[in-house]
Amino acid sequence: MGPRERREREREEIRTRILDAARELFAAEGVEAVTMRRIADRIEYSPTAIYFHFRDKEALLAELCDCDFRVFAQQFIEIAKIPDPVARLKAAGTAYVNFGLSNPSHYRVMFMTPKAAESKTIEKGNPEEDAYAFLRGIVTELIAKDLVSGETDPDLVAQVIWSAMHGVVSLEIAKCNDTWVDWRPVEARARLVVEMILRGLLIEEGRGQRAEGRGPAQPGSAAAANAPLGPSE
Amino acid sequence: MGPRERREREREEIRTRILDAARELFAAEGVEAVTMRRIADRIEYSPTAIYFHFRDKEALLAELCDCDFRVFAQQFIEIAKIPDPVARLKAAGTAYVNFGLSNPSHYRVMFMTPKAAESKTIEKGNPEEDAYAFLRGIVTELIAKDLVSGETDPDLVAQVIWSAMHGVVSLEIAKCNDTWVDWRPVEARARLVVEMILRGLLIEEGRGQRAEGRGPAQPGSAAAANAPLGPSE
DNA sequence: TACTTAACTTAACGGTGTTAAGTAACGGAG
DNA sequence: CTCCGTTACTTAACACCGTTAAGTTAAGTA
Repeated sequence: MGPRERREREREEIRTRILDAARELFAAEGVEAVTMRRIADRIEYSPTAIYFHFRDKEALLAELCDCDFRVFAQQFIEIAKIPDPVARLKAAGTAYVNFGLSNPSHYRVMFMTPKAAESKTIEKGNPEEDAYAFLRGIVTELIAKDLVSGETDPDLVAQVIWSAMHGVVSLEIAKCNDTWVDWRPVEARARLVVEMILRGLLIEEGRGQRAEGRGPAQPGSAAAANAPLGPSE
Repeated sequence: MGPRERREREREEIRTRILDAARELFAAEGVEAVTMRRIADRIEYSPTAIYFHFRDKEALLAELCDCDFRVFAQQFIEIAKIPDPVARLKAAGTAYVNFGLSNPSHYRVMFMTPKAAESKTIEKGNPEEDAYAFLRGIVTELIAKDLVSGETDPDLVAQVIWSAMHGVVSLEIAKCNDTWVDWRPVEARARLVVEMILRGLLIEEGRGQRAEGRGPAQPGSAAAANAPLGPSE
């Protein structure tokens, strides 16, 4: 390896140093605290140096979010092993909500603000990186196994499920300090939204005993699926 | 009436001129286009003049949103007349979604960004102004009439319903220009989310014929409730 | 007529993202 | 080794932002 590779490696190194600095500000003080100048301060560079490594601020933030969402999406590899698609869906939903609540800044720029340039680094359609593709896959399986009542369009169903989960997460992020509403714990809201959507979605069988997903897990439902909220281990 | 009232009236007049200018920019070019300087340009004042009428930019936007949300909430007076609580819930949901989609800028600052100072001009708890109170009222009635399966906490249920609707609206606002996902029409998503949530929420009766709310209105269900999307007349 | 005050304007401050121009160090070619 | 171009930066500046301080003008009051 000549100095050619070394340069490239150093370049990559400073790139991640910038991303790390941005992430710290991101996590500690929110998106609005992330300014080019403050990032530069942290790595002891001049603000303009960043532009040599990133086209502009938006690209920087997008890459940061992409990168972190990617490591989140690796959970899907484990979740994909859950045999029962319903349990798998619940696990994926729980993981998604957890990501949003533990990374509100990422979530805000990714899903709560317009623009959001198309990601280049995430492989679209690959269920191990593309969360939507993963969800859509589960829904497709549910439909194929005739578990879904009525709807046959996997995209429509996936988008509806996503919307519901997104509603819980984004409302929590935007309104967690709001005192207008007497908020119930976000875990309870998340749980009930999943429960309602699934009851509305799935073919009813063994209905009558309500509140499925609250008692002990039924056969065919992996334990992880009902975990209240927390890394799906 | 002496010049005392005239001054006050003139003051109110310029206040609404400012709000109108802000609203135009808001609607035409989005929140980020609304700057104090551009508002000032429109009304041919200096930027600092605005500060004589509004504490700061945030207060100005908050008042604008409050004001417009209030006129939206007047629809509740009509909707409240729908006797069947389920139909009333659907009508309220439709109206809410319509508001968000036709006023994305308002919606963004009200429900998609943190901070959002507590509103002073909307009477909290008054169902004719406070949309959450209106929703909560419907849910309370549903629970009282034993139409809800399982849950007994009106706040929790109201928040879950709100979350689901909010998810559809906010995802549409944030991602309407996204090409990653093969989006289904927002009307379809909104309709299905309502359908699923209600099926999950309500005591099942006459289940089996699925896709309730798609066919002609059942008895007890006001026509407005199933209107696809559009002013609930 | 003199004074007060409301309603503005101009100028400026400190901040932002971003660009232009300059500089120092390094790697390869003659 | 020298020359040269590219790479990786820095400093200075631009255009914008929200906001404040200070000055100006007109109207109302005593």
